[in-house]
Amino acid sequence: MLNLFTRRALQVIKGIPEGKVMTYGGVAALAGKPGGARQVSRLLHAMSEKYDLPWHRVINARGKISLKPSHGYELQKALLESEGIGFTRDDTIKLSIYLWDGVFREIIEEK
DNA sequence: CCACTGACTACTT
DNA sequence: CAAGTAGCCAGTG
Repeated sequence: MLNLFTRRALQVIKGIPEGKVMTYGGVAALAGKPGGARQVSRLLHAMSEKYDLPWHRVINARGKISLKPSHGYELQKALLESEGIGFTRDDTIKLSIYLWDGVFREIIEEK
C-alpha cells in the first residue's frame, strides 16, 4: 500500500485541470509535505503510467520542463501546447498565468 | 531489509 | 549567470 503523502500527491496531480500546471514543490506542499518535491518527481517517473496521471502538467519551479530533449521534453511541450498553454521565447511557461493553485486561487479570482 | 534513485529546490559560491 | 550543495524520502528491486 502506498503511504499517505503519496496517495495525496497522486490526487493532487489528477486534480490539475487542463490548461493548468503545477510545480513539483507545489504538489508536494498540497499533499502535506513542503520540500518533498523530489518525491513527486520520483512518483511521476515511476508511477505515471500505472496510475494514469496527467504527468505533463507538472513542471519545475522556474516554469520550465524538466525532462531532457529526446527524453520526453518535446512530447511534454506538445501536450501542454495542445491544452492551450503558451511558452515564452525561451520555452518557459508563465506561472503567473497557468499555475494551478487549487480551489483557493479559483475562489480568489472569481471575486 | 537495504541501497539506490530521482522529471526538485533554495541557497551559496 | 553557472556550478555546487545540502535537504528531501518513499517506491522499487
